[in-house]
Amino acid sequence: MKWDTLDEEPCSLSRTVAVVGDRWTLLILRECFLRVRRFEGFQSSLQITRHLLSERLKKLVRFGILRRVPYSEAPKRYEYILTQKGLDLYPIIMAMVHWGDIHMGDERGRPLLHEHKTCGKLFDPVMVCSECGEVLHAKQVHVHAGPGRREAVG
Amino acid sequence: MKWDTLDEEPCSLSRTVAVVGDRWTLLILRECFLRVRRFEGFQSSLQITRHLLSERLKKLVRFGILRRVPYSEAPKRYEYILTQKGLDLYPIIMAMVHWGDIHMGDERGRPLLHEHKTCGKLFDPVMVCSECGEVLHAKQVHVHAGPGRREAVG
DNA sequence: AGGCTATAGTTCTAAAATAGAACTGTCAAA
DNA sequence: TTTGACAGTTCTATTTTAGAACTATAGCCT
Repeated sequence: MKWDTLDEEPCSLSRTVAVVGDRWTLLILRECFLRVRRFEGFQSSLQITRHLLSERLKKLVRFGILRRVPYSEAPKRYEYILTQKGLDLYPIIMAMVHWGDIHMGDERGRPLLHEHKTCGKLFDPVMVCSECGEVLHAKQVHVHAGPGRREAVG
Repeated sequence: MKWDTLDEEPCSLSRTVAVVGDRWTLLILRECFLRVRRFEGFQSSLQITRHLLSERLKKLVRFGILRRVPYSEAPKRYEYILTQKGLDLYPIIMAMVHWGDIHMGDERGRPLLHEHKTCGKLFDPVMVCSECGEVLHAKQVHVHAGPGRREAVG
């Protein structure tokens, strides 16, 4: 597979996978949403090799998920901040966290609880239809070819 | 990193990543939701090597995402069907598809359109709070340590 | 019977990615 | 002047993946 052009496939899943479809990238993004911003912060909390961390951060910057922002002039130091495009990955991360909570839990209970500041309650994320607001289930969805479809891929 | 025990980390994201956190697995799951069930079906639509496909399918069966069901006795042939645990991955896949639609699109438009059979309309998936029903944004969520938390990981 | 095709894999070697550790460079503080 | 913090880069060994060939079972055709 030509992973280097996966982001140009006529399939939105492939394009997303091209950006966030590996283990380290997803774990790095988790840290971003937990307010980690600096190289040493990612490295020490994830125990990722510095080489791979450097490479993954570059890739996330290249795709516009993170912005590399100077926070010190001498010596030059940078931190990595989520862009809007990066913030928009939140539903993906939360959907993964929720699935793990439900299906991969152990007797200890959940590692993290999430509070919705707006309503003040502990919550779970729920995916609904933008049109009718009902909870979405795979079996209630029918797929049509769209204008960007080019071949027999989704 | 010890990827072989990632599914036991005190972090729901890590546990999910242990199961679906690689490119081929996500693409295989896309095919599952598009009703592909058989080895040759996955292989020809994804152009994945037979070796890796075999390995990934075994892993998905081992984690209870797919069930290997005989559909022919002589010769013995099996197909791979999503379990409920597998069907519950739908929000993850849809969140990724939607992010790709919004942020990785090109001038051709979307590769696929999704129709909600329940209301009959083309829709986008939206993630809302289970308690108040409002749309969720990363900045409105506060994270607390839960009972299953063991160390400084999310 | 002998050969072709379909399906679902397994086995092999070469190429690519990752792990783990050491190294570089800048500057501040002791 | 030495130490430490930070943000990387470079190196080799190990692991994973790609790509192609091979195996096995059985139906169908002649």
